Amino acid sequence: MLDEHDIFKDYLKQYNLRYTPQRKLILDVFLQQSGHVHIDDIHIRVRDQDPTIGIATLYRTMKLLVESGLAEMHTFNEKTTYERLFQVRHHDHLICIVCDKTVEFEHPLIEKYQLEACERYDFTLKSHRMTLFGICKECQK
Amino acid sequence: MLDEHDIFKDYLKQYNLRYTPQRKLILDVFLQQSGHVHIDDIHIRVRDQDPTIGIATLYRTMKLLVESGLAEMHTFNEKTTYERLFQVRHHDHLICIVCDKTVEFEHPLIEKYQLEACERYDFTLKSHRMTLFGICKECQK
DNA sequence: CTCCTTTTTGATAACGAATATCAATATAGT
DNA sequence: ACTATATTGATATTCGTTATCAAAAAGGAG
Repeated sequence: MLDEHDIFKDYLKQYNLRYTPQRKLILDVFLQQSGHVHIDDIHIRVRDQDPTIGIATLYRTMKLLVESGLAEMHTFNEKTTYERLFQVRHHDHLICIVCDKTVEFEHPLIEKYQLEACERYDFTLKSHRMTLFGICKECQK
Repeated sequence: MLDEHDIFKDYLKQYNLRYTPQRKLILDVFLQQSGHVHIDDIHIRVRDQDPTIGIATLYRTMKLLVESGLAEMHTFNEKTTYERLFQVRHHDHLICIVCDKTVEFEHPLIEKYQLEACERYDFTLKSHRMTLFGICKECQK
């Protein structure tokens, strides 16, 4: 059974890239996080384990993770975040505009109507991004 | 009947701000555009009519247009664009990942299910952003 | 292991979009 | 016309991200 490290290794091999300790560490740290992770958070945790790792390597590796299909990049609120993405069903996001809390949800019918809209305009759907902005229960008080 | 200039004037007056020639010009240019406009495009057209206008004023004014509800800011592909937004129904976007062509569409049922999802998680929906990425008819050839 | 080639690394410079600063200018109200 | 306040344009600054580059590391071949 393939795990994320195997997928990453395969991707790297495919492009004659190397599975280095730095790349392994960054992937490890990334996988320990959940939800949407800002690169600064990853940076802090990576440096806890290896203070010599440079910020450039982190950016380069995150890019590789995106290209290999393990992570997805988002730019919701001017801050780039990365999200784990492996065998995960399509899902959308609900974001609180007050506290930035993020909830993931999915709605099969929405998917269906997205396809419908694409067909109407002769587009081949490749991916989608739906984000709902609102105020969560706690912040409404 | 209120037009955009009146709305802008009202907004400015409300905050003790002034309806200056620069602001009027930028709004004029913005309104002549259609769809999603990059700030550089607006800059070029504004400078055609008044080469003395500074970039800072342009950014400041675009921010005011957003705050006054006349424009909406998007950050689709790392490039910030502004979209005219006046008495416009909710709509979503369909973007070609090859040529960047953008199509607007709306789908009432999608809206309905968005609300549904919000209720499920005790969120009060404030706005949404749905973007479908695909390949348009021309680019499929 | 040793040699050689290619990739990777970390430090740092560079970039670019957006914002802050500030003195000079324009505006609105008296 | 006068005064107080807002606005402007030029420019410096910020900050996230990317490019550069010499040194280090990794993978093969012998």
